[in-house]
Amino acid sequence: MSRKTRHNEKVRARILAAAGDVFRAEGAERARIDMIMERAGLTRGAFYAHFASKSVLFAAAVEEEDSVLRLLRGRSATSPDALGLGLLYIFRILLDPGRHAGIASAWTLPALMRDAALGGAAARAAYGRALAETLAEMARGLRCGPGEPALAAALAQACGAHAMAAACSEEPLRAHLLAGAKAEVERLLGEFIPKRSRDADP
Amino acid sequence: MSRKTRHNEKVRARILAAAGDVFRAEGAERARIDMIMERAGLTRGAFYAHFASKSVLFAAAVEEEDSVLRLLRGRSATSPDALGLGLLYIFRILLDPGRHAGIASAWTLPALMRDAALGGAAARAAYGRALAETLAEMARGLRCGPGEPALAAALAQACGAHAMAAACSEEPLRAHLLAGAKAEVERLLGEFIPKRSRDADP
DNA sequence: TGTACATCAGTGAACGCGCGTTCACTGATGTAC
DNA sequence: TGTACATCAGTGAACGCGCGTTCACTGATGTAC
Repeated sequence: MSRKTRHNEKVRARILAAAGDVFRAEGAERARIDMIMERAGLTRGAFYAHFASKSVLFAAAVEEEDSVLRLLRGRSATSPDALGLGLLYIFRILLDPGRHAGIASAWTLPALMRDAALGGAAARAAYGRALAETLAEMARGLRCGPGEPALAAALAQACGAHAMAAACSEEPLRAHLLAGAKAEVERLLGEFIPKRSRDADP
Repeated sequence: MSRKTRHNEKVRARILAAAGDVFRAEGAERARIDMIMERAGLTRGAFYAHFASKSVLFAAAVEEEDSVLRLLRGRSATSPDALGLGLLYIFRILLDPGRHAGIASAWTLPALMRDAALGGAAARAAYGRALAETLAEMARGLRCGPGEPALAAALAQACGAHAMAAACSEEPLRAHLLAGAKAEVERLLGEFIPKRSRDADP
């Protein structure tokens, strides 16, 4: 029995991971259950043994830890001194024009903010928790309170520029947005990083 | 003949205005042609005499001047001295928590960035032009170049915070995002406003 | 001015497709004895 | 160990609904004579 349970948990996690990828890449409406299940290595019919409906899956996928949050958490493994620097480094990656497309299908906060807003109350609640979780992780790295206004501003700046850049076809505008956001994030978060180490790359 | 032409132009504009409202409120996928045509005072069938398809309508709606851009343009009527102040005032309105819901269905840039990103090349091109238009209008108000990084940063900050706030159900988080963005926008744009007038409300 | 005809914006029923959801069935795994 | 049965994850065909799109028709407006 517990072996079956473990198996089910694994399959559920696989569906959830696939759902995150497809939702971020296609949007909640265009993402098809077929696509998600195919990516999870299963067929359509098996879906409803694991989730009650597509909208329930969406809310779960919004709250699921994405690779950006995992990156932020992984940073805690580095030395305490380099914590803040690691954070800046991660944001530099997130706002790198060359990596924009890759990040777009991996970062939940900018990719799914609109779908969460249009989804049900459960989706918005899940988004709120995911957002709070990211702010808390940033605060941990910078040794400040999670309610620090600069954290929210830096995150909104990064997510806003990232999402707007995805909506522009013109390259100069895209790069302009990302460069502006990078400078702003560095300024906002830089205040929390000891001066002696600020100018070095980790 | 030209009377018919004029009539058609008016109807087309009515459909376009309705489309903007419905797209911003419901998102591109959930917005139904029926809803848009009903709001325009017509029935489904008449749509295809004015637009080739729903996606063509979407691209047109993205580029259509929304009430926020109209607000920015209207500001040009005030005295040159108060231009920058008027701009700050408009951003204060856009980021006012109490007006958040109303702004959400009136401001194209944050509402449709995701749908533009997922739409076709025409939609992204339209979004890019709409964005450039807004940056140009801000530059006109602040008497600086449209490529000034602070403009893009302020706009990304405002749109990002606005869109993220719409995705959260928890009130404190929502207000926190908007307040942080307001402070950032004031700091970013404030540099372009003569000191003597900075602390007064227009 | 009046009559016959042409044009064309708008209507609303119907089409067709796609996708979320259901369900009867399969076959592999686990359990009882 | 072997045999019979139970369980249940997964399959894939089918259902049903909703919506984008089409089209034959209507009726109001405009034009010709």
